[in-house]
Parts: sequence; structure tokens; C-alpha cells
Amino acid sequence: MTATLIRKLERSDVLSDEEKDVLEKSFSRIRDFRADEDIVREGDRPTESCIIMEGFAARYKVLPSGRRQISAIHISGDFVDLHSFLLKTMDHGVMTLAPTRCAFVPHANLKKITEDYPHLARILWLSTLIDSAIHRSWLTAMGRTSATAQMAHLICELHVRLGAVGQTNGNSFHMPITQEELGDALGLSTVHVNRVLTELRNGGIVQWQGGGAVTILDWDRLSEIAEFSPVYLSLQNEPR
Amino acid sequence: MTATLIRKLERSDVLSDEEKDVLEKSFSRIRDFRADEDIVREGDRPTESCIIMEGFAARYKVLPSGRRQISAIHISGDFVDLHSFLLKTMDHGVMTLAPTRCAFVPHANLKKITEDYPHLARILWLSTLIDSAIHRSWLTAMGRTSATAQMAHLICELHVRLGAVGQTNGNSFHMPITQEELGDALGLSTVHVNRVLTELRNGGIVQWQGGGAVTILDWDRLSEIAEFSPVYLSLQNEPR
DNA sequence: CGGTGTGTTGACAGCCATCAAGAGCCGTGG
DNA sequence: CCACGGCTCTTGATGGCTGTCAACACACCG
Repeated sequence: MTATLIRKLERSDVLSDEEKDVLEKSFSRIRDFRADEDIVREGDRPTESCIIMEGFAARYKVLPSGRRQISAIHISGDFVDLHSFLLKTMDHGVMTLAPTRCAFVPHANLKKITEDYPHLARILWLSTLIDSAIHRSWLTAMGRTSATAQMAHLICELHVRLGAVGQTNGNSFHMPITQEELGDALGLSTVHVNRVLTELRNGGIVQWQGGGAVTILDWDRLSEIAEFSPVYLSLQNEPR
Repeated sequence: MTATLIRKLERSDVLSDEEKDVLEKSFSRIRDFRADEDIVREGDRPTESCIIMEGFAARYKVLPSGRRQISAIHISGDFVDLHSFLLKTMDHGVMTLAPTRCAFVPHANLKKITEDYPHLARILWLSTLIDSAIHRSWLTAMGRTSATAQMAHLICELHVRLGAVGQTNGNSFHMPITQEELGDALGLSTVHVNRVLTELRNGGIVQWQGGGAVTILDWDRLSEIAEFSPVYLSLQNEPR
């Protein structure tokens, strides 16, 4: 049931059969969510963490003023709130972007992994460090590049990450996210998201149809606009 | 030598004497850096990680276009590039903001901690998760609040974090950072950093003198402007 | 068939970047 | 001792990127 997670983790290092087995048996239940549903809320103190088996989710914070910021987008195979295992109190919420199936792993099982399977624990730790690296690259795109470059960067990142779990079809992939949610992820207004997408479309660089069918028409120009370099995604396989 | 680190970690959970002892003995060497020096560079593959014993450092990325973004500011007691232990290749650089003394811990020792001291390993893992939470709060401030609010948020955060390691004096603290570096941290131009600081000064909210002497004159207004809530810093002591 | 959510486009305003120039401070060297 | 250059801080003028407001098209759905 955690096949996609294992596939993703194996991009970074080799996992033994025993370790895969431990992971397979670590979850306690599976639950389906509709689109736009909360998986965890800010302030919650969950006793289990959640893996996305299928679907899409986003982490978000809401300010007292009501403005929302999405700080990460998660796809199949992502161990979304592994953080809550040690942070205890959620500093942010996690919501679905589309119908999503999740597997839940009790924190007690995670604790046991840190005690009995240190290598596997390091790989899980690594996966949270990669999330952190993604945050840093978002910060850089947001602080130091134009809205267009930021959008281009997000598209590049999603293509690479979806590719790593076999969810791309050549230069195309599926990303069911509204322009309002894109705005919340990039720190832009919905209107400007639309303008930027129109610009990328008119430039013959990206096709983004309703329903979330994305096709990259010109990868070179796109990654150049984004100043994209995939190093931060740690996709190199080596002992950790 | 790692007293400040231990002090910081103990804000989140109890450490046994044995665990503290392991930490104390884990570092291999100490090195002093001048201001504005690189501790690690992007692309490096370090074999040891570094703890700030005294001083200030920043993580940063430089884009091909030459623009720089600072993604984190680190203070005494921070395990700055614990990340490199598992990420292997640095996705960002770490530089000093002021003269800084660092202790270096070989990755082999960190690996041993994950094998023999799982609770201590979880606490170290937690410290990287808190870094991640800080990234998220920076993302939110950057994407969804004004330059003034962002600056206010940074000042609030620094005050709380410095307070947690005993580096505040009432409402005052020392932060040796130039306005250019502040701009790189907040995604603003140097000129606008200056205007924002002037505004906070004229409002009687913050005093920020040359040399880095910062005094918060009106905490309530400052945290209100920043929409600041310190939950994300995980300063609550509980079993992890 | 009306209501709701999403995408699209235009007009206008404002925040912040950019360019420019000057002031203060400090270390260096004549 | 003073002149000088470099770095940082400060302030003003100008422009542009992006937000806000508004209206409409379109799809979907109860």
C-alpha cells in the first residue's frame, strides 16, 4: 500500500527488503478524502502521520487577517505530515487539492522505527530535509524572482517530482489545482496568476488546460526563465 | 563546548546526562570565522556538520542572475548544517554575519547517534523540523504580508529565539546584520529595508541602531503588525 | 434554470524596485 | 595629522510589477 512512498525513498538510497516490509506494515488505516478537505488542522496534535497514496494535498497557514499561504504541494508517495511525529502541535494545516487516499502511520510505529531501524529512520528524516530544501527554493523564487519565473519554477519542480514517482507522461502531467490555490502557493493574486499563465501560454512555453492537464512545450526556455536547477530535490542515489 | 546547543534542545524535551555527554564528545574541532566568510558553499559535500557556539550565520542561495536570497538566520546554539549529514550535497551556502565560532561534528558521529541514541537522534531531527517550520513562517510572511509586517515578524522571531538561549536583555538584543543582508533575507531592496526600518522607528515601535543594537519599544504593536504567533518555534517541553 | 465556482480581461492604484546622490563612519596610508 | 577610499545608511525621483476592483464568460450541478 505504500508502494509509491517506497519508490520515492528509493530514489535517494537503497532500502533492504526488511525495511520495505517494516514500512508496509507500519500503517494502521486508510482513508479517502474529497477535494478541498482538511486532513489535519493547524493546532491539532495528531497521533499518527499520513502518507499520500493517491491524490494531491497542500500545506497551508492562515493569518489572522484571513490571508492564506500554501507552503508546499504534495503528491503521491509524499509522507505529508511526518513532521507532526516530533513537532507534536501542528504549526500549519494540510488540505487536499483533489480526491485523495491517505495511509496513516501511528507515531508509536515511527518511534519504533527510530529505535530499531536507524537506517530507515535516516531515510525518513531525509525526506523531511528534502521538504525543507523545497521550502528554501520557494523562498528564493518568491523573494528574488518575478511572478513569471516563480510560476515557471513551480512547474519545473512539479514535473521533476512527479516524474520521480512515474506520474508524468513525457512532458505532460496532471495537476488539479485552481488558479486561486496557485496564487496562495506563489504569494500572488488570482488575477495575476491568470496573467502569468496566459503569458507562458502565449509564449508557447506551457499548456495548462482546465482540469489540470499541464504540458511543457519548451523545457529549455521554461527552466531558463525559472533559473531552475534540480539539485535541491536530492534525487541522487547514495548511502545515507 | 556545546552548552548553548544543549540549552536550546532542552527547551523541547528532557535530555539525559548520558545524551548530553554524547553530544559534548561528538565534535572533532573548533574553528573561528571572520565576518562575511563562507562556512560551507553550495555544491559542497561536507563530511561534518557545524554548530554555532557564538556568533551569527545565514543560509543563502545565489541565482544564476546573481540575486541572493537568505533563507535562514542562525544564532548561538543552532546546529546550522545538520542537513548536510543526510542531504550530502549542499543545496545552499552558509556564511557568517559576524565573527563566529563553530564546533564541527563528523557525520560518522551523527550516524552513530542515530544507531545508539534514538531519542537524541529524534531531538536532532526535531531541530531540523523547527528550521522547516521557520521556513514556512517566512514563506507566509513573504507571500502574504507587507514589507513592514515581514520586518516586524523577523524582529519578533529573533527576539523569541535569542531569548530561548539567554541572549536577550529585556526587550533588547544584538543582531549584527546589514540592511543589505536584511533585504536578502526578506526579499526586499536595501532602499526599502531602510524605509521600513525608518517607519518602525518613527512609529516608536523599534529602535535599531548601527552596530546591531535592537530594542523593541512596543511589543504589542510589533507582534500585531507582524501577525506573530510563536507556536511554530516548538518551545514547549514534552516527550518527543 | 438559477446558483456557485472558476477562468478571463480591463482599468486603475499602490507598493516596492531601481537609479542616483550625498552623509557618516572607519581603517589605511601618506 | 589629514586625505582618501570603501562600506553602510539615508533620502528623493521615477517607473513598473503586481494588487484590487469590477464585470463577464463558461462549466457544472442541484
